[in-house]
Amino acid sequence: MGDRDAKTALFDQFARVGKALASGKRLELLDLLAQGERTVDALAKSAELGLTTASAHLQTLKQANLVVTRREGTKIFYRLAGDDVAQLFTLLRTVADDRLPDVRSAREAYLGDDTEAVSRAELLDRVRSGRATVIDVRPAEEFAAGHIPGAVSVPLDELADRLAGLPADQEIVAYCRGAYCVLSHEAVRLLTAHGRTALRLADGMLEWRLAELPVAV
Amino acid sequence: MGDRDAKTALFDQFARVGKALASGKRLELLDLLAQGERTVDALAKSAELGLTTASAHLQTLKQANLVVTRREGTKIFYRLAGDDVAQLFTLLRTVADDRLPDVRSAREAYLGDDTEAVSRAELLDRVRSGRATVIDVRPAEEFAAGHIPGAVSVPLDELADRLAGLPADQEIVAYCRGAYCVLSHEAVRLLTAHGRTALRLADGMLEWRLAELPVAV
DNA sequence: ATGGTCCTCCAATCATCTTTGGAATACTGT
DNA sequence: ACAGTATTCCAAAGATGATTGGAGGACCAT
Repeated sequence: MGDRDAKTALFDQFARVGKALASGKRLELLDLLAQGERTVDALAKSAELGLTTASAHLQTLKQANLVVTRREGTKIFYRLAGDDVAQLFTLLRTVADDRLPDVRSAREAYLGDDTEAVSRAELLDRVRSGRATVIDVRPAEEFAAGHIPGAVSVPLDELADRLAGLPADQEIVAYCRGAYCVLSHEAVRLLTAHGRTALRLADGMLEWRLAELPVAV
Repeated sequence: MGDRDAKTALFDQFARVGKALASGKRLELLDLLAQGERTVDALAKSAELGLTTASAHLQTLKQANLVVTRREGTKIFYRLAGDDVAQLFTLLRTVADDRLPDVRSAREAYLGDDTEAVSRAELLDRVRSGRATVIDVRPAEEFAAGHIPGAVSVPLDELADRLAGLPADQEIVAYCRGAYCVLSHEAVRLLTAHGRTALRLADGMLEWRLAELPVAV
């Protein structure tokens, strides 16, 4: 006990989790899984990876026990092992964003910096006071799996066709998966281009759920 | 904006932090740095690494902006870039411990599982009610850099010689650096072997500080 | 059983990370 | 200037990880 080999072994065990987080591809998979369970095939397509490559990365995550699997017929569904994993993932992103200037510029290159954001508290305020309509611009099945109470599902794909159904005399607050999801940014751009007053939630459903705010199903 | 290359670039940036956490050696260095600033030489000796190896790992951490340096004469002091880094580090350890059975067995091999632990709240209770004396068994300079209010500095090295100075009619609660620090375990074993009633704080100074409990200097 | 689907395993290649000793840099004290 | 100390840089070797295509395993429908 207390010797060097045992200490090295312990820290090498901790590093298994670090290693699992040491690839952009795997972080992208975790980002997808943070929204709910997915099949290998769906993950590979979403992350634009070869099937075997995706499978290999998922095995890495599985060996670190960050994800678990469930079989349904010939399909295998992966999901995060628990909210602690989602918490670790979001904290890693936050630290990266706070510490690395390159993350900020990569974020702006991907998301843009031309849309206005509100915090979760501000969103709640605006909904309570009736100043804003909240729309969930994720795909319909993700809305169905859990959403902000009172939000309306308007998948980004359908937004242009459904403009008429959205109140013209209110602010519209769009949200999507999380702080680095592009959907709400594009929704706000589209709405603004059509003369609406639109804002986005600064983060998204992932952070909402982890903050233990109420979730409707 | 919103294209694949930009998304890949963003997640690869996040992965820089993951990569920094992907080595047991680097996690060991972070563990040391979580206690305060250290020189390269001191870190290399503590972690039992070659000087150039330690320097290379520190450069990796520095490029991920998880640590910052300060020069004082010919020495260079490294320290964590902020408490968010310490928080990420402790969360990684917690997730690893909760998820990986191998971590638990490596922990028991290193620390043992023969000593009784109390939570931070229980420690505070025992101190307020006068039931317990709290001793800080870290090296004296770490005590000097910040400790639990009311705790007495009794470095593990000196504990055997200072037994007489510790009340025999009270519980003794020992604490050290953090949840995976061996010092408090050894202190409790030594005290118990001398017939004292001894417990250890389940974690240590690191988690105390991150929980924003009061720190005395 | 058979064919089809979905996924994992395997093996080979390539890329990246780790470790090391020796040289180079930066500073201090005399 | 010079010797001494602390650290980083460099280059080479070995170790580990990523990616790919093809084979194999598990399951379903007929």
